[in-house]
Amino acid sequence: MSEILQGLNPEQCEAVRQIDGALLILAGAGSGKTKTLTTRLAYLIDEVGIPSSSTLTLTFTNKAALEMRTRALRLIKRKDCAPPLLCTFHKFGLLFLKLHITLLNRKANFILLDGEDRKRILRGFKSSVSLSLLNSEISRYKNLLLDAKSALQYAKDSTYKEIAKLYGAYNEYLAEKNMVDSDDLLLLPYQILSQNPALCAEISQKYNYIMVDEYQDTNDLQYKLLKKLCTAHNNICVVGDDDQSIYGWRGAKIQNILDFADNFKGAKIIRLEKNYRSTAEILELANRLIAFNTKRLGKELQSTRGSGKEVVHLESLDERIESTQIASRIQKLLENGANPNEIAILFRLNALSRSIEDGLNKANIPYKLIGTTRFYERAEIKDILSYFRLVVNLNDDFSFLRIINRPKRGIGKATQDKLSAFTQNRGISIYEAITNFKSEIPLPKKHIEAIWGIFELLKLLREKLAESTLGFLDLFKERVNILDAFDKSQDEIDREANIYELYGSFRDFVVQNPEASLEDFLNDISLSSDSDEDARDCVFCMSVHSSKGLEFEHLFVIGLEEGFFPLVGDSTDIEEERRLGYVAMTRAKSELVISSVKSRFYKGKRTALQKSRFLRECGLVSGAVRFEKKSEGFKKNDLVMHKIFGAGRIESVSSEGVNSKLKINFGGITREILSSFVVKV
DNA sequence: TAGAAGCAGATTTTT
DNA sequence: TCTGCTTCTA
Repeated sequence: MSEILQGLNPEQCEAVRQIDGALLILAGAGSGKTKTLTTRLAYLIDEVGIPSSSTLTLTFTNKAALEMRTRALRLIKRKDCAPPLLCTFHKFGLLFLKLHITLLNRKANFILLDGEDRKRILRGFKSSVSLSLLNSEISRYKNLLLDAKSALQYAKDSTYKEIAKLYGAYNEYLAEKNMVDSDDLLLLPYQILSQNPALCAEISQKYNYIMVDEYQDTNDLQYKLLKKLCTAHNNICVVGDDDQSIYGWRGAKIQNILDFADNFKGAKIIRLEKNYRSTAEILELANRLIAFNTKRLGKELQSTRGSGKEVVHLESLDERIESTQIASRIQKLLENGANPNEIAILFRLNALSRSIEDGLNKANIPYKLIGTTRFYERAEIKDILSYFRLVVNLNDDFSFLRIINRPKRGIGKATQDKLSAFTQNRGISIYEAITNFKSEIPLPKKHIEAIWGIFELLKLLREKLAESTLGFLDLFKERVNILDAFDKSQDEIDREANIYELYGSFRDFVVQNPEASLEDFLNDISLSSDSDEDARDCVFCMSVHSSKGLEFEHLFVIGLEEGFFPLVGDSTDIEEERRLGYVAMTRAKSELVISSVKSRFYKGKRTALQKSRFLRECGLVSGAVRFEKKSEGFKKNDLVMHKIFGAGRIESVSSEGVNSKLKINFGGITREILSSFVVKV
């Protein structure tokens, strides 16, 4: 057996050596999925002798791409070849469009929009439709390959007719400004490949061996794109886990993985069911839970680690007590030498993080909240990047309008609207207007001069950039004070830190790629989501979605109450909720604590809650497992705390039980309150 | 134009 | 309850 295969179990080994034809690797949580995929890539190149340029490996996140690239490059011994193309679907789309977007009669120097830009444009179209509906429907249409005309035909009522029209207007706007949104990164390549069969055949022959990570997360468009890439062959190997499909709400089609064998002829399925991550107790719980789902390919994880600690169900009166208890448990872990980075708290809703943060703050435990506003979407960062884009292209009105009043220059919305109206009438950019028709712009001199001044500055920056990239950065720092655009407040320190982090990463980029241009930098980061944040000595708090792919020695999952987890709304898919529960549990390596409360404060009111059905399904609340219960019997004369009324003393208790009615005296006024609304002090 | 006050809406999120 | 967007007022 070749060296590269050593250390793989028989199933992993089989998956690596199965190189031709369609292959589905059904890889359970913690079953060595990345190891298998990266080894397979190295095997293809080193042992089978396939040129690295004939392979294409697609992932969903940059993080996954980076990790795989690092691990694959460590394995690949042949150094005479270019590194294989291993990137996200979207990055692949971007590279493809850079080369071929001209086939759609568009220029290659398009601007890539992020989600925020897109919302900003849509907000500009005045309409009665809510922004979030408009945004998600447009995304849905693009992923369904539905153009504005068809969308209008299928529109079932006036709202959807309006959405369809706005969709058309939005597309025209993008084409006119030569912009591309993230959905276009998949849609446009698909269109190009469909319209140009010869190119499609050529590309497919070029990438003769295709691998896809997290196949359960592919949507319809991604599937169709993959089909196109496989026109000249059938060498597609996908890895995924139907039980971890948690992005259905975003258009991911679990059916893609369920139907893989039908969609790709002669597909072979290999199951990786040995779990190297979690103790038997944790896996038993997770297996029991997921067994309640019906739409599955079927798979049961077996622990290779053996028995460990019992899984704990922590039950608290409310979220304040829950967070105190969890904080004190974490405190103990830390005192016993646990690595804070190996501790995480997961929740179904980001809104639940607040109480947990309070608890951690009170206990002085440093924590890192993951996945809130992303670095490159922060206002101050986008402002700077808009300046950078303008330096590259003075005619980029979209960026110009963003920074026209940042820092504050006394140019408000009214002025901006007048300016836009003028330039749009003439079909010219703001830069052209100010250079050639300065006297005709219907604005006060003061504003004209201010706008002129911005372009003077931009031109100065441009000249400096031609001389030296780092000199440009220094001049930029000196002349543009982004912080002036924001209200003075405590988050100023954060903003400043973010700005310096951006400057730092630009500097790093320049040092590492001395030949690269500013444009290259902008392209490089427009697809990346998160900067590497320093989280040393921090415990992690994040949503279950953000935790996918991660693992922690000690894990707390909170909010296991009906309505919260499973989250019940009008479009609840209970099987997807259960898969989320499964994903959450299988993040734990050695210790798992699952918490529920009897009442929770949410959206302005306190609600009494039932335990999640998942607790029953996984067997945590059948008496088989240890309970940690706090006595919460209220008695006359007990001192209690109410979130609104403050401290009070119980005058009488009308009934026993979870939600007994209490008469409480708050500073002379007696009120009747449900017991779930107060905490004993 | 800029700051204040009023109001609706409030899963999950990568690119 | 809190946020972020829109409208109001100095």
